Amino acid sequence: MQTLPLEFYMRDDVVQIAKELVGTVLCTRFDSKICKARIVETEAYRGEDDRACHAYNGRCTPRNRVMYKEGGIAYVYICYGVFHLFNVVTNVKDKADAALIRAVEPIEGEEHMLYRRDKADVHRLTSGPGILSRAMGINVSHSGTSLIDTSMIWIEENSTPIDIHTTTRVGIDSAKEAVHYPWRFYEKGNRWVSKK
DNA sequence: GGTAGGATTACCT
DNA sequence: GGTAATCCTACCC
Repeated sequence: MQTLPLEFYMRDDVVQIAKELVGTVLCTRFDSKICKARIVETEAYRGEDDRACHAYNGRCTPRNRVMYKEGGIAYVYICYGVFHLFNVVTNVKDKADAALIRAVEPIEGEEHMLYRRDKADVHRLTSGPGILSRAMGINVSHSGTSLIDTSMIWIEENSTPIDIHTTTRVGIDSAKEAVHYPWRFYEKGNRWVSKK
């Protein structure tokens, strides 16, 4: 299967990219343990005019500065002090856009995911942005890592058509008008989706 | 089967 | 010191 090329990430429309990421396959290799999982839920965050985005209104801190780099790298940050959330940085340098990966469906290396998740409920192994990163071995030290080569984290293209549901994003209640943007995408009927 | 509420801590103001 | 792109449990139908 082909790895998504740099051109995929460098495009200007993060909302479209987030939608297209549904059905692609997130892959990791740490300590020679390979894990693969189909992306079934994503959200778009746009720096320029999106109040819910960490980079809204040009906001730049040590945490989010990788969002301003060229697309095709990971943006990982800690949420609620404990959860490591994995995002895909998109667009050209200085356009701080990213797609949050919210849920995946395990395909390969499930035993490694179970081990990393410790005594997790098997049925919720990767059904959420915090727990999927844990299962796949992704943490903040991987923020800024390239997704173009297959050394640590990469994404493989989707070969089959997906029936996608479009709705509002989760957990951004204080983002005023952005609360209503239909920037969350998930595969209809997929049981790994974090929230209907 | 569904949800309200508490846990928990890095990060920013 | 307040907030947060979450998760899980307990408790209620």
